[in-house]
Amino acid sequence: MTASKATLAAAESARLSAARDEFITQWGAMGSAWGINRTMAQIHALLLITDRALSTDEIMDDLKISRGNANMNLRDLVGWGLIRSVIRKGERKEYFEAEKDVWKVFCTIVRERKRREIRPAINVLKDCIDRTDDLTSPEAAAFTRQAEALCEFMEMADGVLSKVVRSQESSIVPWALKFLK
Amino acid sequence: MTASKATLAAAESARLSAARDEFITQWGAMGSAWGINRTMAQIHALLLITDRALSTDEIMDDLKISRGNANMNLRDLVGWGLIRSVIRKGERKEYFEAEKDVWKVFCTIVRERKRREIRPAINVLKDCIDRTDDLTSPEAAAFTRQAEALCEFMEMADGVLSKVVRSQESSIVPWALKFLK
DNA sequence: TCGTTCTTTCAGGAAATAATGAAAGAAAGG
DNA sequence: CCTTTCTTTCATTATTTCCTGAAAGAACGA
Repeated sequence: MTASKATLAAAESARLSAARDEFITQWGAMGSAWGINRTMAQIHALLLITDRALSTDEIMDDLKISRGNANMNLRDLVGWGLIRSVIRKGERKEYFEAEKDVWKVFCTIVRERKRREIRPAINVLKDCIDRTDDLTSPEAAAFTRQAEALCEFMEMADGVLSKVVRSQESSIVPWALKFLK
Repeated sequence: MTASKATLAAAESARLSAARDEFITQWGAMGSAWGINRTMAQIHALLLITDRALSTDEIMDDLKISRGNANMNLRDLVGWGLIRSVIRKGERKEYFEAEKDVWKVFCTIVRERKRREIRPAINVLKDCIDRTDDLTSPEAAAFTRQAEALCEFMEMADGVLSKVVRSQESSIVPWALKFLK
């Protein structure tokens, strides 16, 4: 029954590929919805579900993308801290593997988005407030009040996220989560 | 000193405009970073910092955008529940005003993104898991394990966010926040 | 019913964003 | 050094996304 065994294995492998492709495609789409470029999200997805490090060429093959595209997005992912490069001794090629721990992945993304987007936004708000808080017209007052409310909210959110992200060390977050989940 | 009073008022008004423009521009940029189209974010910003309802034409003028663009994004914002239309009696024109309470705005955005993006993503993950959890190869196992971890995490996050968003009624969230902020 | 005012739609065009591939650049071994 | 192998860059091209403006559609009052 070697033949039927092989057939079975092929069918299983096809099902796995299909599910992996689905996952990668959808993860890419989700990336776009959150302002992350599709390819970067797809590479991340691929590495997330592969239990070994992959070379640039393997990634290019799998996702059918060009070398330049692969290289650029791999660099970005390394910059985000979501993947790391692995050098195997005796080989010149660079391999990449993703952090697999979902909680760590989450914390990394939060930390980066805080740094890249939330902090700068808070600074813009503060700047706007500085430039208008001595104005006396009602419209100016309305503007300043709203900017202050937003600013306070974002600082609060930033603080909460900092705590969450630092929670490996503390035990507060898991504990607070018990009441929230 | 009427002239210098007028000059002063003009200068103040210019400063206000500049700050408002800065705010709108940056809010738009921030929108893009989070996968929301720039114009939609800008209209939202404009309505957030204006303490009266604006007509489509006023918005077009202020942001220098076309009628079609304004109309489409206003509809989307209404769909998100971030703004509402106001009909003044005796007038045929439609006016729009934004929800100003920052916490409510946050809850609305969270609720919508949960519904539009998080829930569907969870469903995709479940589907992938269903399609592979009987496969026996090591790669299949690795895939399924990782998908399950992601799925569990997202369900947890979804649950936490639901609690947070429903917190107007409960007092758990403000209380939990005390420990997180 | 008609004219007016306002809203919606959508095909086509414009702008922004991302991808390609070829060439240049490193790194390492011989 | 020189060759080979791999990586990076970047001008060009492609794709996606967004916007415009004109035309069609409603709503309403007269």
